[in-house]
Amino acid sequence: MVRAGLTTERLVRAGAELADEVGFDQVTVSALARRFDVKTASLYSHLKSSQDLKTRIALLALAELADRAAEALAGRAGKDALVAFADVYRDYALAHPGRYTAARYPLDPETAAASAGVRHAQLTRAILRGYDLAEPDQTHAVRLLGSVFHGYVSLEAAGGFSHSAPPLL
Amino acid sequence: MVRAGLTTERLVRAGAELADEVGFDQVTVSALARRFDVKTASLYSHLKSSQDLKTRIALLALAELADRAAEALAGRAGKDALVAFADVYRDYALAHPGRYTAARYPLDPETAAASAGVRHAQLTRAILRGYDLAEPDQTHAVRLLGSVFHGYVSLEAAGGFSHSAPPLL
DNA sequence: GGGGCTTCCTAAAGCCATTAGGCAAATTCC
DNA sequence: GGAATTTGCCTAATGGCTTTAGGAAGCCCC
Repeated sequence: MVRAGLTTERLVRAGAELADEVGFDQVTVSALARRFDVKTASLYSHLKSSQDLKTRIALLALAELADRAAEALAGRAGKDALVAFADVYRDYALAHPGRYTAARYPLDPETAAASAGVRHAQLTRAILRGYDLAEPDQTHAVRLLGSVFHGYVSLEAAGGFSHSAPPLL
Repeated sequence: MVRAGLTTERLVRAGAELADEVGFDQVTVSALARRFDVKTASLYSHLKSSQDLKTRIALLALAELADRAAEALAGRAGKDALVAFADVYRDYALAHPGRYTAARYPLDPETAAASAGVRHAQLTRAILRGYDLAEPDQTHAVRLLGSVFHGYVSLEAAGGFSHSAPPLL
């Protein structure tokens, strides 16, 4: 019997691809096992649970997103930075809908604190530095930006603004 | 054997309550049946499927939200209307997290077109009327508002801005 | 080439969704 | 008031996903 060569790493990566293909909520341990031509139970040596899988995909997506955002922000400031930042989110959400959805998967506090989500907040603050906002306005601005970006991107993703889903529109 | 007196109406209402209690994605035909002390299969005379149930809960939530928004908007204009509108969403999301999540459940185009989602769009446009925006700016504004409200509300709901989940923050 | 660790498998139990078909209660009609 | 009919809920059964436990075969190193 030939071994499939499973690792947590490969499973998570494949899970992310699967999410982009069939949607994050369709990502299942069974489906992933099928993709590797392996029995479902075999994945449990590499993953604690279905939730564990989803969490790991979420962390992967957050990290990828933070990487891209950081790169896009390099050398930019002010409005330029803001636009570049927005474009990164938008492009990522369109190119990787499953991963983007995964990035919003609820994490427990400790996991979130150790995730790339923290970098996102830092990046957002970095952009706002150019706008000379004092606290608590800065915090408000960070949240507002998060709201706008996520809101816009998710509305766009959920039907291309075609009235398919959005309650607010 | 005493009958439980199930109707689609009652099931959907109970489903909405269940959603608020345990989360929309935990709403299941089985759980609902348990709540009525009835066998799971019995619900299938009143519901086409699990998806059907979720869709109906979504429609209920959309209608409730639209009702509240319409009421809040009566007699208000401009910034006043805007704030009232935002408060309705915010309050609803906090008081009925499951329903609010349900309101964002993806609907197929025909269902969406026949839903209260349309009223939401109309209400938003009504608010903007006070701002004297011409098309296409008005459409952009409608979308932006939707983005901001939803983004803010979902971020707040997903952890009370406590860094628990939001990737954008 | 034989331990020993690792990887994958078989087996099994539990929960959810869904369909088909049956019996009993409610309703309707004479 | 009782017979006929409709309707409501049940039993039974299938199939999928998750998860645990324990077994066997592959791989590495001495």
